[in-house]
Amino acid sequence: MRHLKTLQCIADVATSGSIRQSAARLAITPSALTRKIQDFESELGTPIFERMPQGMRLNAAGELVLRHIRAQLADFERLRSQLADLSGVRRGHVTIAASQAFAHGLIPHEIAAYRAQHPLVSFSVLVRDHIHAVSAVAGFEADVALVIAPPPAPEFQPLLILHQPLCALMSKDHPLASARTIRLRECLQYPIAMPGPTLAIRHLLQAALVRLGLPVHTVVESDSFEILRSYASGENIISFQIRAGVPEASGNLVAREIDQRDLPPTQLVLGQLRGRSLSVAASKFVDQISSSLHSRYGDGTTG
Amino acid sequence: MRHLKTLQCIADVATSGSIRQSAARLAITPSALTRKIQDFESELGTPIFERMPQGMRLNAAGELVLRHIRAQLADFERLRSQLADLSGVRRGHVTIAASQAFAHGLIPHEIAAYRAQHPLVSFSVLVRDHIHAVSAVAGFEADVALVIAPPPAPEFQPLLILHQPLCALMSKDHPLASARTIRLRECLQYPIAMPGPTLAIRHLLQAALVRLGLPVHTVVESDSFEILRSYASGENIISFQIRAGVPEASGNLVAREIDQRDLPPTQLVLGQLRGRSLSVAASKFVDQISSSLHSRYGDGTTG
DNA sequence: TCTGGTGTTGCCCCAATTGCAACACGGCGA
DNA sequence: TCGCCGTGTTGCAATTGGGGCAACACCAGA
Repeated sequence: MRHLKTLQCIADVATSGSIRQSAARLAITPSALTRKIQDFESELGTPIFERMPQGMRLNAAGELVLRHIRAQLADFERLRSQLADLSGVRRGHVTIAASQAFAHGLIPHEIAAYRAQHPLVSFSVLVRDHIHAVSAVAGFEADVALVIAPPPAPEFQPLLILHQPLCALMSKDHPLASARTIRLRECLQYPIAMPGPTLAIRHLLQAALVRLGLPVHTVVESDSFEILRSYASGENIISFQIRAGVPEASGNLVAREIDQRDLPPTQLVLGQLRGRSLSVAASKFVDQISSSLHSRYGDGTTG
Repeated sequence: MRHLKTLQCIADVATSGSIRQSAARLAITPSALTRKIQDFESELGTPIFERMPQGMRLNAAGELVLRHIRAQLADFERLRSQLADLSGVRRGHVTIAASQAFAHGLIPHEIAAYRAQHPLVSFSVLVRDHIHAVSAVAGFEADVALVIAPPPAPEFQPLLILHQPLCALMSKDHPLASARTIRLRECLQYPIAMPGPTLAIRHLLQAALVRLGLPVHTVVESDSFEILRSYASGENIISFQIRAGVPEASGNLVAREIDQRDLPPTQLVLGQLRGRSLSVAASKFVDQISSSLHSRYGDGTTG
């Protein structure tokens, strides 16, 4: 879009921190980009970048401007989506920031279901921990976020809250696999594939372990659920995952809920930036994922 | 601002309904304006205007676009205000839609007090009845609205609600001027200068008169409080006004509250568009007017 | 049918934007 | 200390995009 091009350039330079780099990506010359920024700054009456020998960095005014630009671009996307909906076709782009727990089963499944009905809607999935997922939403980088135990933030508006038990992941031949729910103590009699410290459930586990004073035999620690799953399915190792993060068809992997006396249910929250109105495409995707989660796991409360 | 110029042109054409007229106002030729709009439409992929022999009219998509444009322009104003605040000076423009009741005393007084501290902030005052004041806020034409008994609208977010008695306006020599509060019945023994049907208090009065079954001797009816006031101060005629709309220093005019058994207190509401964030200038003006009204008339509740 | 209103189009021109190349400056390693 | 490579910036020339002028097509009302 013509009238947004300058804004996009500025946003790009702000994130890359380099004019030459952005110029290459935007397929223009550095000189043109420099002048675009200079013109914008002079129109605004204030510099928005600090010129460092290493490149460009936003100053305080620039942070404000960047936020404004992101909002403008997102709002324009919303307009396009609304216009497309007017003519009967749903069109648009949805960016969702999700905890890694959902990157394997839930998110691709929901996106596939949505795109089956609305093939002109495209998606971006940002895998972020709960902190960064919330700030992605706050910074207009993502439309919505699906996270575990989000940090309390006034600008993050929950659209759906589920309370989910943590599950132990294990091979279906595992001695514990016959039980319906198991105690944390039982798990710890086996080697553990421990979620890394960037994963939200790590902290929940940690807190419970400290509280119960139980020793842990960690054989592997990883930030990747992919890794954890493969360990859990291969040996008699146990790993952990939130209920909704357990893939439906998971080979010889089974999930058993941890007794809630050991680990209280965890909040699973789907949310957006407070006060922001989503595009039609995004808003309908929220509806779908909400009703899907709600019907599958119940206990949903909208707020 | 360069990148907003096309948007402003479109907004102008949308309101004027005529390319030639807008072209004259914007100091460009009609041909240039036509092409601007055509380019925008082709970029968007949809026409946003219907070309009629009488001029241009927005279609459904255009209504969406206009709303988007107004939002963008308002948001940019907010950015400028924030940037100015960064450098210590408050700067910006505030548009307030107010009932005519406040056009004489309250609004100019508050604006003067504000501008005494922040002379770089400018104001627009739109005098509108309660319906149109609310829709001005909803359509991004005004930042805030100060109205009597606003119609219920989900997108209108009250920032301050006062409950105000209606007052009878009369000369200070008037027989009723000695009383503290008076009954509606007493007023009607005198000739009445009746607010016109576009004024909100007319409907309140009307309802009470019908309920009490009282006959009215209307000598003049006017949509202008200016007119009503001059009648009330000149002869022994009585007119009406909401408490906060009574000018402080009003010559030989006095205001006496109507007994609340006859006329229940009226809502006086200061509000904005729900979910919209105001510019620094506007937000601080809201603070000032809120605390001013609150301390003068009490009974304020924020919601 | 004529007149006055509308928006639109072809052509021309000017000005704003871009690209290329050279520049100035700062960090870093030899 | 010097040279190199990185950064952003500037002069000048080429190009593009936007604007003005005049003529056009269309429609409503007299």
